[in-house]
Amino acid sequence: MTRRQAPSQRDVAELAGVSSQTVSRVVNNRTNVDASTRERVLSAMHVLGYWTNGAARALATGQSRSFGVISFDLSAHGNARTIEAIAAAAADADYSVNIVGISAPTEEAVQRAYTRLTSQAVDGVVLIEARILDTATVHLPTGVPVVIADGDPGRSFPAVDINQAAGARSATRHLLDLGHQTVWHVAGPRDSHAALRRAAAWHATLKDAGRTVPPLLFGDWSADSGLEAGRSLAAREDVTAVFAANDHMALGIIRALHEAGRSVPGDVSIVGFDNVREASCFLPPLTTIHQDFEAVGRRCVELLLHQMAGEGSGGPTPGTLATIMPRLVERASTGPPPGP
Amino acid sequence: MTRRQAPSQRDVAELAGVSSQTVSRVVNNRTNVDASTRERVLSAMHVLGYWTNGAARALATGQSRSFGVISFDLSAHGNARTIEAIAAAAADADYSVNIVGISAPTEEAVQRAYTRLTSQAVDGVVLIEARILDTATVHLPTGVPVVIADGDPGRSFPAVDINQAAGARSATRHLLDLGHQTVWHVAGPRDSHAALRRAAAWHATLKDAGRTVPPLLFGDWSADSGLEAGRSLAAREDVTAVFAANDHMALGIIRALHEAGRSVPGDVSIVGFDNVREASCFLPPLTTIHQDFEAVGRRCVELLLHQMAGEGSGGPTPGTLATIMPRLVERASTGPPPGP
DNA sequence: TCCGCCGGGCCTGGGGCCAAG
DNA sequence: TCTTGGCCCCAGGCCCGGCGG
Repeated sequence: MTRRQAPSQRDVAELAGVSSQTVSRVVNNRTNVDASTRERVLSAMHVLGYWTNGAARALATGQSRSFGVISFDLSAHGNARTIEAIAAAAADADYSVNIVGISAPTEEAVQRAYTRLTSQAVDGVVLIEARILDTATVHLPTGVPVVIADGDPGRSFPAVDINQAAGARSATRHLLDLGHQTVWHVAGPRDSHAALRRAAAWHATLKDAGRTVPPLLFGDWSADSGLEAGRSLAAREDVTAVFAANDHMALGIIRALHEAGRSVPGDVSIVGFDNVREASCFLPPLTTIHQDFEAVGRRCVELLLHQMAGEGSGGPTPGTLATIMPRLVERASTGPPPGP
Repeated sequence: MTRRQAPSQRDVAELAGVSSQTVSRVVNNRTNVDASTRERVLSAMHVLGYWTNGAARALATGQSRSFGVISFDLSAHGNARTIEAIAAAAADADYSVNIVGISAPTEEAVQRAYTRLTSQAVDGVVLIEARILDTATVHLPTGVPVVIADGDPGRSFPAVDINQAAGARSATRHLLDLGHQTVWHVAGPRDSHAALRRAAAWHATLKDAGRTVPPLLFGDWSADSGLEAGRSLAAREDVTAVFAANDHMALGIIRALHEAGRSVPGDVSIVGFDNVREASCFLPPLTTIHQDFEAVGRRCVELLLHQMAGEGSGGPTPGTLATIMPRLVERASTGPPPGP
């Protein structure tokens, strides 16, 4: 069979016996079309199976009704949840979402991604800047609204930010309040904004409380890296409390502790970060910091829409920061330190 | 500040003192441009910060160099991994990926999503049809290549399919081979293709082996639903082997068993499905069926590209089926049944 | 004269074809 | 033969003008 050519407004116009301009009006729900004319056009559209050509409309209007999302590691839990929320919020505003993944955390890769997106004529971009780039500032070609999620809020773009410090602080405080002398920390990778901010807040909280701060361990977010860190933790008698920078590493740590015959929370308490959906079914159920990824996604598109609206009318918001607060959810992996 | 208008080929042409046609040639890397002319054009492009307008190009060429992906539940583990792989494979072929989520498993929702995508002028669509639609056949407007992933391979579209039956069979057989009299199954939701196919294969395997088949339990993929199913399983003395339709439900089941004082795998063996990255850190490390989501994603874009290439030249592949084989990975959650 | 409905012409940014230098 | 420019087309949208009541 031969490839069926998509019908154009002209075809519809011809069949309905009107001008293509009238068809355009009907398509865009203009009021100044006679009811019977609209009816004829509509049925002609239906007969022909007409659907509006997005490329042509985008060209004519200068708007594509789509947003771009740039992200590392699309399948990482937090990113996947955030993207899902962005897609949902965008759909509500009748926008679609164009995803591009980044393999290496270099500015060049971000540039390429941005380029790919602008060549798709997106109306806005959200950059999920989970990793630190190799240069201090991304220099994005201007012209398209940008929002940064999960990145360095010090940038000159509007950003939506989960308050990592508050989350890490409440995790650490929770453990201290339980009576632990100090708390160990297994951080995420060194090139992660979130990891660094959590580690810094853990450090500060310990300092403020006048506690000694134990050496910092690093993982890569994976359960396996948590397992490894957990093994070195398990080798020391003096650790009674650990704050893991995410739930999966916490899982690995728990397994390591378990293998070493230390009980959780009897001998050592653990708190994670993320509140992964299955955290309540860990053994033991994990105390962790809940992050509201859905809110992040929603705020991202709100900020984008807001920038687009403000454009030209002395637009506001060149540096806005929307902060989402995480919260502690207590389950069974934490308790008082073992008696002497 | 006023909104800077994006420069066009015409602007570049003017600055470089050539025709816009020549600029077009340079942009598209045509060979028939004099080196010095190309140089002038290139530098003019650079000065102006020119970038090609995707909408205009799409209109002129009829190709947008982007694919659409329709999926339920973007953040579900398997879907997220598949989408990531699609995005990567698409990027390799210099395509970008337009995501649209579906909330309800109705054909109407799929139609809307498809409509949204075609209005974005995508060159192909992959439908991750994890849920069963409310009508037997999706009737997609023709004109754009479609590939179905993770859905009903009986459709008239090319599909890439993980062999769910083979996976479920090897899970069940593994348990039987270990000496268990029969194996219980906690299935995914009733409206899931994958869940149904796994359950059917479990059933058939038991029948073939002449075993009694215990009542089927249903969950919804979540760990919490696994917990619930696990509790009813734990209430019966005679269950020694359980095949869970995914790893997260397996986690919930393990927790339920643990709470009931039954050991895994001492008293009851468990195998999951997915091979989630952290499965090796469960307590105990989970025996499960590995699914190669990356392969699925890659094959999807291969099939799309293939359809696009075959178009017109007596195109082949109107019903192709690419099958990906899952495999059992043995860890510590399975063993022989307890002695009498 | 004003208003509701409709069509003509031109514009969006680029690409293909063809002829000319 | 190789380079280059003119012209028209892609599919729609907007401005403006016209027609009729």
